[in-house]
Amino acid sequence: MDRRELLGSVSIFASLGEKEMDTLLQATTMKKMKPKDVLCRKGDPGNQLYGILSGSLKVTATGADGKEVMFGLMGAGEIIGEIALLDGEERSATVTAVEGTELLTLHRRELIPFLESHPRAAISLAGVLASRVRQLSDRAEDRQTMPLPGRIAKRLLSLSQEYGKRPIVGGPVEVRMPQQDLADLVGTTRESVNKQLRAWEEDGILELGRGRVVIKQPESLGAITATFEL
Amino acid sequence: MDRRELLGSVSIFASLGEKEMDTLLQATTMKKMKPKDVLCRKGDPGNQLYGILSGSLKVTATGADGKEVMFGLMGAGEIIGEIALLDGEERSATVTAVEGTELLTLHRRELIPFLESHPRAAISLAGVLASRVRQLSDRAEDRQTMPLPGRIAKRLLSLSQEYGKRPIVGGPVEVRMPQQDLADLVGTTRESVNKQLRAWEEDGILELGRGRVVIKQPESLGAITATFEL
DNA sequence: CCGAGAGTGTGAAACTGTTCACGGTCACGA
DNA sequence: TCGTGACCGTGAACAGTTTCACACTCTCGG
Repeated sequence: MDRRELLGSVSIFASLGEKEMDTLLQATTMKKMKPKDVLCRKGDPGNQLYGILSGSLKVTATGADGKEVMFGLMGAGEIIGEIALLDGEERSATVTAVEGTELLTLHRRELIPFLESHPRAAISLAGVLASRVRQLSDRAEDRQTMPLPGRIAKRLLSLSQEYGKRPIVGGPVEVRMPQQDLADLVGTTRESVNKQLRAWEEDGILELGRGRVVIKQPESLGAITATFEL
Repeated sequence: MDRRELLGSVSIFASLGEKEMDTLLQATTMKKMKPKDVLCRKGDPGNQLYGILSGSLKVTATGADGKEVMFGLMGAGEIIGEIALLDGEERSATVTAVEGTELLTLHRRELIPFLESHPRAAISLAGVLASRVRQLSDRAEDRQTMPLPGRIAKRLLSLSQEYGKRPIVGGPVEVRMPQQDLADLVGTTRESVNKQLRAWEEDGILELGRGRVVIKQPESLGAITATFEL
């Protein structure tokens, strides 16, 4: 895969013509990360935008006593780092590689002029931001109206849809993620997550393993979620 | 104030030239709202962007059992309705007037072409979105790492800075908002808020009245907030 | 091949915040 | 001017989660 193809695989640049891509490519740098490498920390100054070519990243923040909050996972084709870049403030979260990950880096001084001459890209960037806002506000709502089991079920389902793997084709879906991360994502403790998951395992809804959850009956999780929804 | 001035008072259009404003103005409609009027409901289809000329609006969502979540207040110069407009989904929240409010309405079919020909405006729109994301993620973080008193103190301070009035110049700041709304904003119950506020009143930090909180010692609230911060 | 660290499982005790169930008061509109 | 509804105050009982304190089991790197 040559670099132009790579650029095309990043959502907001997907619709560019060849010439534009080539122009933009010149402003671009590659970056490779190993698992646990840190891309940036909350509070850093931030002037680059990253496009994820392959792999995946974890977006988190650490509070007072070391409590972690996890905002989400990002995978290939997504962009990251736009917030600090666009509002000129510090990085709003810490980003860490979960697995080996390749990124395309673009500096603000190249990006802004580019957006000025390619309004479509600017609009599509705004679209990405809009869905981030939507996702965050949906979650805030859930956290405030839905009891813990519902939140765990819901997150598990969405994780399985976005990042799930099937060990056997057509078979159950597997989510690879330690229970601690699941807890940080849902806003609770590892212990609470563990107890809930074990209860569901008891009921045959899922199966647990070291660092993974295999969802055997997604419908049951859906039903649990639905119980608590409007 | 003529309509062009009005348009100029909306952040993302502030830097336009006269001609551009006039063009845009033709696509624009005025709308007036009385207190409690509903601008849109979560789940509606949404194709308009609104610019707030005067007054203020409350952004909320209602969950399962009727529990309300309040995302925030918006005032003059701010825009609202961008999310649904940009990602093409349903309205992501319900918006209600708190007081008499005047809006400028702009339809998607006018806005998108406008943004395409005025990339600066598109970028500044993205900037607005970016700060929304930042605000939401900061709050999610707080809600998950900071105990209730800290959250109440913090929100009270930021409300006083953004929307506070001073009955006496240089004197204490007054926040006009029922305790129920404060609770919805912080993610708790009215009762909990009430108990905390009374405790602080006891300590002389603030003074309570029907639908308002007068902050006598902002420093003390700041100190409380700081106790729980990293 | 073995140690160390990461990840999981579990129960008891403590706490924070919610729910419920009131009574009271103020303000505004009929 | 007299409701009537919105808003505030409060305590007791309760529920859901967190905290704490362990034990156990993989897995990966040296």
